Amino acid sequence: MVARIFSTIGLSFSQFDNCMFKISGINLTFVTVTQRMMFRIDQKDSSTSARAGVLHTAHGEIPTPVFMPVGTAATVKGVLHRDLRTEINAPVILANTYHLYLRPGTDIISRAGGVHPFMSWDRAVLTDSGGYQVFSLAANRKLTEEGAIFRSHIDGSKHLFTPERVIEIQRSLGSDIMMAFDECAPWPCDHGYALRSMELTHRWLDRCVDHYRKTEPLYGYEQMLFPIVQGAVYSDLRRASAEKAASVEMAGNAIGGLSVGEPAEVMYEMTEVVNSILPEDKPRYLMGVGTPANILESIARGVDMFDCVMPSRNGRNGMLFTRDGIINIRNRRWAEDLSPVDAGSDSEISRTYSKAYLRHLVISGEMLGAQIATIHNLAFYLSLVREARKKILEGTFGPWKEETVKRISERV
RNA sequence: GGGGAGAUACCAAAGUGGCCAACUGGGGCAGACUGUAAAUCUGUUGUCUGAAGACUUCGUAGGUUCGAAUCCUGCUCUCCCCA
Repeated sequence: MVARIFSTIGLSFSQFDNCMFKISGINLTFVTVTQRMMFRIDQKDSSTSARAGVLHTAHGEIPTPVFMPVGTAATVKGVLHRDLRTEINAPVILANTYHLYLRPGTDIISRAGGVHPFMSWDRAVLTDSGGYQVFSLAANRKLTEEGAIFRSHIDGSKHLFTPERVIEIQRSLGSDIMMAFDECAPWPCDHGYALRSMELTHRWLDRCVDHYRKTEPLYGYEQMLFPIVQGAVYSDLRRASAEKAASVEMAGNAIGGLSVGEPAEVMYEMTEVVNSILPEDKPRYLMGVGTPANILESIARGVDMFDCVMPSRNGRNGMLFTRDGIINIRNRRWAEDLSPVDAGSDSEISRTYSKAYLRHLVISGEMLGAQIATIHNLAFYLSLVREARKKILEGTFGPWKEETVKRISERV
């Protein structure tokens, strides 16, 4: 309703955005309406379910599909922000609630004015809720209805994460997109466990949304909250969970609990099931995915946002993703290859250093090797999704995807 | 010149009669990694073979023994101390 009034008085999208900052939080109805306006779809692909859109945040526009580099501890390991902006050109990065809460703690980040000024990053930040740590630190936590009791992996101290607490921490961090607190169920996991886990996640979601609505942003700009669909590899649960996520009417939705070991085909199938239910006019974020091929296949199934440690972590470990396939730069065959890491890259760093040099650095354990490999991989990922966006806009995404997936998946 | 110690696989280094094709570390080669407890972890590293197995190895030449990297003798070389 409010949106209609604005459009009749001729406000453009960007003016609307500016308006929002001044008066955000005054009226809950208003916030709900603005959330709807945060995502704009420019083009839907005809042969697949792919979409090209733009997600508006307080820290800039995010053209989608997008890949978000993972910067768990408020740093994309080994990469200067300058290179994130130029070489990689990432409009948004991830940070992690659990990790930042433990160290350096929310006090200092609040005093800095949130995670953006704290880390000197003026583009968007999405914070994961710690739900993944419920999964990855399973040996160090205990789940209850109330929340998750963690033992810190740093000093062993005990901490209780509840949905309310996780929202509060993310308010302190000031991320543009906050994630609901969930349990990421392991794989394999039986239907009974998956059901109970999903129901717990849903109850936690209600508490997250409730607390989200009851609290205000601390730094004068709007923060979104994305619910997370769970349900393991069971279609009935996935459907129920997607319906639950859609019902809370947040600005975007996430699909969690995939790429935890199940076959890629199962992941695609679950993504399709979920996306057939999640609202079309909001961004869909497939958490933790994945390989370049996973990403293109999921874009084809209607996913808009991705994150994964693969380009960064695997890069540090010598795996390079290129338009001609995947290479292990440590392998002997690159020892005398003086050609650039990627001659056709958008990134100057990928065009500059040779494979032989990068191999030498990585094998020698030189930190510059990890840096170059990470920057190269992230530049490749970002350039891949930018190209996907372009193909969607041009209407040639389907065939391009088929051909590209084959090429980039190959082991060279 | 005198005295002493030593020589083991690519490097370093353990092993001092059979459980040794030889511990361990490094290096080499390969693999893993999907909302980061990861600049981490795993495998492999004499030759042939898919494997079972076979063959050749512990400075070198002999010897003792059913059996030697391990014991004995000669030789070659290296290091340390004293003059």
